[in-house]
Amino acid sequence: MLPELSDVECKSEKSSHLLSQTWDSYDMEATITPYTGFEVLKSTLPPCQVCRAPASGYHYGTNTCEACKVFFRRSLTKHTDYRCKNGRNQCMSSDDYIFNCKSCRFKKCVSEGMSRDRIKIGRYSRERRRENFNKLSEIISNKPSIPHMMNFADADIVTVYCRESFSKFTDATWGKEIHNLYERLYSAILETQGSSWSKEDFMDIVEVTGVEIDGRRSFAEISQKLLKRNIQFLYKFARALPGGKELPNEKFVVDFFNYPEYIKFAIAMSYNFYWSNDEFVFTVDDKQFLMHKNELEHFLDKEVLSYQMEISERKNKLNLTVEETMFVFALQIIKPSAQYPKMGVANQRLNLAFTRYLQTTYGNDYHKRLRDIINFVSFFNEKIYFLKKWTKKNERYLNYLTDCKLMKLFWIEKQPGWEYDILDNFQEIDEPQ
Amino acid sequence: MLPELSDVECKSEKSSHLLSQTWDSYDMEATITPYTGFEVLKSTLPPCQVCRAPASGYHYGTNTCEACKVFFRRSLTKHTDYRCKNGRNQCMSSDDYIFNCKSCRFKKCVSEGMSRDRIKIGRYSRERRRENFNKLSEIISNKPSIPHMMNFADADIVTVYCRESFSKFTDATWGKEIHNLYERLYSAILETQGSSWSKEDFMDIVEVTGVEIDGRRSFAEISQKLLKRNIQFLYKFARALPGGKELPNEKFVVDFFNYPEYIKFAIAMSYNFYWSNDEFVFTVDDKQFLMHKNELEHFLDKEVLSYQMEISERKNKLNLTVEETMFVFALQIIKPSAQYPKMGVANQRLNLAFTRYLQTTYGNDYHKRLRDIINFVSFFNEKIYFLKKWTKKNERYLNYLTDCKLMKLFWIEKQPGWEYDILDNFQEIDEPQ
DNA sequence: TAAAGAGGTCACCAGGTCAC
DNA sequence: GTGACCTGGTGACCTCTTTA
Ligand SMILES: [Zn+2]
Ligand SMILES: [Zn+2]
Ligand SMILES: [Zn+2]
Ligand SMILES: [Zn+2]
Repeated sequence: MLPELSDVECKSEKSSHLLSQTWDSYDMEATITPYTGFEVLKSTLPPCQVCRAPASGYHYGTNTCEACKVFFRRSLTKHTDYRCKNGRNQCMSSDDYIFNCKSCRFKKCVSEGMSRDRIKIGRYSRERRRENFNKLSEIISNKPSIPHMMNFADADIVTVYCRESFSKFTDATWGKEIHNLYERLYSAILETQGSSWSKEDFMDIVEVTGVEIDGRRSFAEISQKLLKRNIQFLYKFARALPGGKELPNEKFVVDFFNYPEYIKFAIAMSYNFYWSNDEFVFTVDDKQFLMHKNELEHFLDKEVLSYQMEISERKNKLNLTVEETMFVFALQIIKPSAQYPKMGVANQRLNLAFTRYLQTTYGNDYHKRLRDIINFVSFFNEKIYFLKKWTKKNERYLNYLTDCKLMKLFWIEKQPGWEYDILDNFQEIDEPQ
Repeated sequence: MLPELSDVECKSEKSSHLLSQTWDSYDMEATITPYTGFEVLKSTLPPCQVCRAPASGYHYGTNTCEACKVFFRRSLTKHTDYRCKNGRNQCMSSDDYIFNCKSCRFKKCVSEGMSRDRIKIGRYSRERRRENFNKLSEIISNKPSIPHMMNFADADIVTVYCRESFSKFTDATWGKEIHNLYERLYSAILETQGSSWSKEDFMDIVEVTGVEIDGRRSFAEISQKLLKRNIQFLYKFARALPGGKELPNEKFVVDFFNYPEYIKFAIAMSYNFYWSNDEFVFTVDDKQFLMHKNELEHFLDKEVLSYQMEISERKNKLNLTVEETMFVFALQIIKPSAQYPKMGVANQRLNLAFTRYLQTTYGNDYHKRLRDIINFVSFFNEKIYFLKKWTKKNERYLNYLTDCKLMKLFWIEKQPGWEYDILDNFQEIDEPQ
């Protein structure tokens, strides 16, 4: 079990954001003009520790903007009965530091150390001026400060821990997990070869004669067995994530299946597959399997194949690392929650770990990589969405191919009440074999 | 292996702009020559008799700070119509901030004997000097704080204070703390010499014959006794840190053990150990002990030894100072907390103190050093993580080596509910011997 | 003649005001 | 309710004067 960051705030200062928003508007030369009230721009101050706006000074023991200063004062003298808007108590941790939740803004003020007895007025001492200057130059030059670095150390451990845990999934030998996997896959594919029956033909023939004219059902069966085993592994990984034990069992299961896109994502990213001359090539463990486009087209149809091809092309172009896949998946599972504040902390740690991973891997260009990943994820989700629509449209066909209720839930758009279906059928995942 | 933080971190285009406009306008260097008044640290002065801030001198017949001095003057020349804010005339007695009630501040000034006719100008006479000295030593003997640092910057006070407190750990003579320590260590090592039984052999033999064939259990016992005593010292240090008394007891204990990595870190960094020709050399107090690689390999195994060697090599290469170890440890214990805002303030102070320490020790290049330190911390944590996995795997062996539950908690990955175990077993740490 | 404080200076902030 | 802008203190640093 990873040590917990209980009740701790990980603040990752988004310096790029900072630079663009905070300092552009400032006119350095203007600072030298003699003081006449409010014109003096305190450009030698670090930004508002509460909202990241340019600070107007040191108020109640913290560098804050005029707005946060007066907000804090009014909070002290009048309103203390704030309640968080969305109940998560995390409204301030977003990138933009814009508050629409008074409760969280006030909490942030307090946690930054604002308080009546920390008031400091009068001229700055040399010491304080130097502190400000140091802080500022750390931010401006993007040099790592100590709090950053301490968080980095934690982030590294999170990465090591998750990577180790995730490797049980990525390094699994599926042939050992599933009896006769290769043989069954191979023979199922063999049985599909040369078949040119469409979905409709297939269903009609089964309906009328009771005979399955090719191997598509065997193929669906064995591949779904594999898929299910994969989900089992991912579920275990998810549970072992920091924060993964905060939720009660049932809630966690429901959350886990709430976004099956990401399960599909993690699985899809962990297998090798590509198209080569109208031949779909995929690898399980170290075995390669081939399926021809023609058969797949009859097996499924052109629409699905085009999704498949696009995904496969973009996937191979982007070439996600194991860690990237892992973090994208983990961040989808471990999300801030109103009821379970530790989930929020865990989410921040994972976030930071991911950022740190990207930073160390891609250097200062990591934003670009992150953008590419995000684009790809949303592209992938879009395709999965269409795939779901397609499956829904072909629900009858799906029923011919599998009896497993969980798989149907997994592949078809969720209907109201799906949570109960999942829970009813979950033991298949929870208790393997 | 983890990727390490690279040196390429400065990227902002704005930096030149801002950085070039250092606060030269305030001219640090220039002030020092013509004027001696403020640079001289008045370390022989008792604190301000009105507000307890560092005094700047003897003003109007009393040792006061600059602020109280000028407040008194202005009160004389202008405002005498102060009225106590809450009518109780006791506002200065509490820790309330002094701006709250001018009336009480002025009354305090008067009651401390401030007056125009008590003005003393010019060089100190011998009596006045002695007077100050006596007052000071009285304060020192009453309070364990460091009043002679009163006029230093807060960062320095924090550093000196922590250093003094930490030295109780680093300068401890363990031979005095633990009865017959050296003898027991020495004889335990002697008993392991020449033994080539593996972990499994050892367990089997104990199991079957009840005989412990070598000294490994004695060695484990005495070294864990030492370890526990070290933890006791570190716990006391942690409690004495600024902010260390903010948390309720139980929460603090749990937080303290939440990151046993950092406890191990602090301890490991405070001992001398290295490898020399397949000989593991470690020092306790001023005594050297040797263990041969072969025996250690049987005692533990190759995996653990390789961690040990890597750690020892990098540790000795980096050569952390006592202060660095101390701050890394302290910053892990004293962390910002939304629930306890004073922890956040304490964390800021420690940060500042650490920054300041690095700056004065390594100059403007201190970021490089900081980066090295954090990379090492990450590396160390990673190894500890693997060590924990190893211990978990060899839990049965550990059970043969120690009965102490706390030690087991300390060495094995934490399981859910560990907090209760820690609390149940903590009195061993809290009440030594 | 160097050390030390009184008084001056002006950067600095809490709280108030007012237009939105 | 918010936040830009004043007003009336405040206090760090300086200059000038006094004194051991
Ligand atoms: Zn703000
Ligand atoms: Zn909120
Ligand atoms: Zn004072
Ligand atoms: Zn009063």
